[in-house]
Amino acid sequence: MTALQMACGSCAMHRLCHPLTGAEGWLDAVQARRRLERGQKLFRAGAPQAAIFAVRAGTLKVSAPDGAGGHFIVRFLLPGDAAGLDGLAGGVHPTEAVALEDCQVCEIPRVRAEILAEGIPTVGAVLRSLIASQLAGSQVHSALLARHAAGERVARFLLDLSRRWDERGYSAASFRLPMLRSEIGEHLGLTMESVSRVLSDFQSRGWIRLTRGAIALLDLDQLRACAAIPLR
Amino acid sequence: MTALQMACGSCAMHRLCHPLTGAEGWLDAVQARRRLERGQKLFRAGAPQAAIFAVRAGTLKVSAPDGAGGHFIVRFLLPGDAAGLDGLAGGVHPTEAVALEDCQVCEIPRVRAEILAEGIPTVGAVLRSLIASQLAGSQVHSALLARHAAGERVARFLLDLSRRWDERGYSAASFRLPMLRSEIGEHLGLTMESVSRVLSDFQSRGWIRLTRGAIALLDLDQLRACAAIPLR
DNA sequence: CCCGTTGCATGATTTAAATCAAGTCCGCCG
DNA sequence: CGGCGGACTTGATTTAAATCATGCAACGGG
Repeated sequence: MTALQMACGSCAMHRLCHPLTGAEGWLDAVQARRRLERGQKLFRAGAPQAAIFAVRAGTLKVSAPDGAGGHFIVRFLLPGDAAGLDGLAGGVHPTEAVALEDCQVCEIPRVRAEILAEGIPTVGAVLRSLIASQLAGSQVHSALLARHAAGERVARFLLDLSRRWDERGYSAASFRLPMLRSEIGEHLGLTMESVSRVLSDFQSRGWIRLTRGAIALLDLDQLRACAAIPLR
Repeated sequence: MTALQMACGSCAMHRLCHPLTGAEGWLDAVQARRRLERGQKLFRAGAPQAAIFAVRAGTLKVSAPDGAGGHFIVRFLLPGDAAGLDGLAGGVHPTEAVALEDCQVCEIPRVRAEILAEGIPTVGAVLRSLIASQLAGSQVHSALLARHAAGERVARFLLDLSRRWDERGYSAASFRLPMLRSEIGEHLGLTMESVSRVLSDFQSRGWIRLTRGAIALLDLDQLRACAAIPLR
């Protein structure tokens, strides 16, 4: 396991796995810790939803197939992120999750989560909060796709990653980009070429520095200014 | 009240208001039925989330302000739809809801919903399911915005409304369009002009018939074919 | 170590939709 | 009834991003 590992304390599901402070009996909410190799699927679109997941180490992409071989990438997962919650409506995963690198993932069977939610009110509240949080995030992303230019989309994407790494205690200014340019494009509604052009432009302005598989944000203020300016 | 009214039986929140079949005691989950005039706000973006809502009659738009006077319209609400769930993460509404016409809306205070969820397991499950359903829907909408052309967006929008009216027992082929062209555009990431051109084009092909404030879908198959074809 | 593949960058051209600009239709109110 | 304003349509032009095309650089397997 070379990927950064997340402490349970800063995991999105922490209050779900450990609902009763100090009570060790609930640690077994997590039935298994799965290891995934790069490219392996954590769950498949259309498959019955057997569990919800928390990323312990590594990064993944969550994507929705468009029925014609293409994929829209709904979000990227960092350590501590929850996954598979969008299947809680119909019992079937509408999306799939694929490891961008070697990963370690905690798995809470759906049934176990439901039993916990019935027994412990805070668990139900945490679950609702997690799903609602992803809903709010998805709505913001829709707004980004509907109304904002390429430069702004890329700037917000970088700042979003920066903030999330920061929240996890890692550098907000310098992090790996484990996804391909084409995958950034599939997330932002742009082509690979457009993503590449915008990144090159940012670099030529001195706002970022690109190295293989990683990025340094050199001027957060300029990026924020770029990201904040609406189209009209 | 001129707008069509929804029977509680086909409301998204039915199993939340009436969790125990035959037990009348839970009917008071709904604390109030509010009336809204066209243009009135049901809740405001940034306001503390005091309640969740179910539309009983009329239609509304749910929109996210973009910080520069513009709005992205997240979804339109029909009778029986739930609203305000995206505030369950942070306790603050990230979006606002505005009546497109005179409306009647059921209101369940947040605290009451939480008490019910604690007391009755199915209520918690219904709540999770409602939020997860909106999450899945929002993700699909993101994919639409990211990857699909104007004609396809409009076709899907019309078919989505058609399906939803159908589910409610009304005509799938003919319904009112209470929102402005510009509002359809704000929902689909298009300008008013583009929406108008696409609708005119559909009409000239004989796929739809537009009348003031309403639409008839004349060729669902052609619309479906248009909506299903991905960009690549 | 070389070569083929894969990911990325960048230039030229095309295109879909935005923008700019009239003009029409209708409901409303004086 | 008649003029006004808001909603919508339609046309001309511009523009941002897609598409098409090419080249480069790093990596990995033989």
